[in-house]
Amino acid sequence: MKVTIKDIAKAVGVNVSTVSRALNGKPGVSDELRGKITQIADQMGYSPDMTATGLKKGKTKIIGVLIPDIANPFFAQIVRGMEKVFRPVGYHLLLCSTDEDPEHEEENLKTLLRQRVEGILAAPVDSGGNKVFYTRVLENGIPLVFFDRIVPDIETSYVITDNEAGIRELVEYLHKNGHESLGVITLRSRSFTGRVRLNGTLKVCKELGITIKDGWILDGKSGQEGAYEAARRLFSFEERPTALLVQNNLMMLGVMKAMKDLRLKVPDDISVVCFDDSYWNQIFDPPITCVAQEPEQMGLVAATLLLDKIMHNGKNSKTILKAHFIERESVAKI
Amino acid sequence: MKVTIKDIAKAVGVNVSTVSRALNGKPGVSDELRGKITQIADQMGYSPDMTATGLKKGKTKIIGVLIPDIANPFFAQIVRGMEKVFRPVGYHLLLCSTDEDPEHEEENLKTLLRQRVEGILAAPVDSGGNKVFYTRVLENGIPLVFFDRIVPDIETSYVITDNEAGIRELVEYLHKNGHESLGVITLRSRSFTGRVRLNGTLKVCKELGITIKDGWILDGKSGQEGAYEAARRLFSFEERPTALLVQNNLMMLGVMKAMKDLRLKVPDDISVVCFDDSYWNQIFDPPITCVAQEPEQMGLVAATLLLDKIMHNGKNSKTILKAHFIERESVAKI
DNA sequence: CTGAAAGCGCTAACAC
DNA sequence: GTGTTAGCGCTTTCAG
Repeated sequence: MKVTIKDIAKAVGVNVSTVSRALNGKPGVSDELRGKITQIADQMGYSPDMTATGLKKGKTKIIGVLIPDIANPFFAQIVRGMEKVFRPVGYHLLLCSTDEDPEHEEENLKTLLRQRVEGILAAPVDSGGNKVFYTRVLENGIPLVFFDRIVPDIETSYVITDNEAGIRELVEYLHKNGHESLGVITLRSRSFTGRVRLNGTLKVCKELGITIKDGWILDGKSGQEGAYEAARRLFSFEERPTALLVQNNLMMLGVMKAMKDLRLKVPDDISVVCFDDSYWNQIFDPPITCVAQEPEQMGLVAATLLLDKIMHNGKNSKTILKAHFIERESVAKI
Repeated sequence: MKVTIKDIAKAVGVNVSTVSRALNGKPGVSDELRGKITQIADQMGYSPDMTATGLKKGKTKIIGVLIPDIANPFFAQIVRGMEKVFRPVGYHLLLCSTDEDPEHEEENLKTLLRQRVEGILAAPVDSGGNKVFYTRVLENGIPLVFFDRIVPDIETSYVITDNEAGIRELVEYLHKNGHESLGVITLRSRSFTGRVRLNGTLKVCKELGITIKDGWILDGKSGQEGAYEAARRLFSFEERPTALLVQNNLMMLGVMKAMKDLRLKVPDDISVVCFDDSYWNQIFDPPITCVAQEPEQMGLVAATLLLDKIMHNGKNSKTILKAHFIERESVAKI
């Protein structure tokens, strides 16, 4: 059924090694023979077996990508960026979703190793949790690049956004507009980005004298539903902050939904800012002021870093992307 | 560096075949020996080489997925559905974006064959264009399942949405609300879904006596930017329809943007309905009436169909998913 | 310029 | 129960 170089060799009447050389553009085959071989290979519908080539050369041409959830546009866009750098060089992406579950993460990491991927791009689930496995990846000599999040103490390349600076812009902007109290819808507390963004918020608020009451920090669980619940809870309090900081794109959807259901208006009833831009932020009514990461760019950079490691054994490199502040109309001047 | 069963065999003092049997849970190894072997394998950090196993058994445990654009939430959600069925059975997804470009599609298809994927899930770029290559896939005995779109004349399993019925619900709903003129923002004209949805629209409108002037059918090019341009053009006409049918989720964003820029209000200035639901439709102001596909479900079904083919050599099966009508507030009663 | 042969890591008869 | 051996499809010395 499947045609191999052996079949071609037989058909042409030469040795397999000659076929291999001819098909791979290696020197040492007469042009005439090469032509004949490629032609026959073509008409026999030959398709080289990468698993065999991979086994022989130790190169699979495949890259493992570990992300929390491909359905999150933020990560989907990152992946697209990665594809843009890897496709042109003949690499393909093996996709694994962790669902923010350390067990899935571990399992996926293992399979990626077994699949002998040439490199791994990962947005780790928790900081620290699977340190052992990432270490193992590195020990196995598999180039590893983190994106969006990192695992402390794992010495490898990464590209993350400057979360602190982004948060600072947001909070300072609120402060400039006269806000002195703030509510926060947070990411999963154990997540790297979650901690960084929350700590950043707390720090800047303290600096500027902005009040965050205890009850005003609500766990949005990184997703739409969680944020919906959190927002409803916040809005049920008698005493409310004048502004709300939503810590990612997906949660913004939940917050908007909650406000819609409660017939609250932005920014009249409360001002809202968001970390992350997304398809929808600019089309909401009113459009949401936010700091935008550039997911595609992040994917591009991460992929480039990894490729550099694979091809030229590149040194570790830490990239911090800036988050861009985008002023829109969701904040009231007080 | 890398530890193989050979190394383990040497370490334990047995033959490689024994190690293989022990590690794979095959019968014919004493419990004692098996325990010792697994233990040593573990502490040596052994990780089986799937490329070798794959070569030997002709099973790579990887599935090729061909989609237009992973950054489109619709497709991203489909992929997530696919993962849900394949991860539990130990398969992984190799992701390829076609960017709606037949050349990319062809190239990707070729690499997938070379990678010896065990099956392919594809949303083909154009109907008919790469018929030859999909035929080749089938000839190579690779199970193939189409989703979202099909290539006519290729005899294989597929799962698509009942586009016609969805369109019909939308148009009939408009008609019931008194609308007698309609504008359409269309998908790329060459696309399968594009043609089906447009023809469906035309047909139902004819039946119901709804007017669609020539200029009112505008090419939104399947994306946000194209739809933005198209919508602006439509709104620049002196004579405008009372309702607008937007043929997919992404284009809805462009249309909303255009209306925002022109300060037009839905449904006062024009009524809007959309094919596809998405994160944003229900949060727009007003929320958009639409027919919703269920992308994750589609991915689930497609994956299940493929898995059935792979595991039990399942017969071809054609699934048509219903699009669910969701009434919201974007249509005025006239 | 071309052929012969070894071997990548693993599995599966087939022996003993 | 365990060892021997022959490949899976390909690349790559080493000979000629």
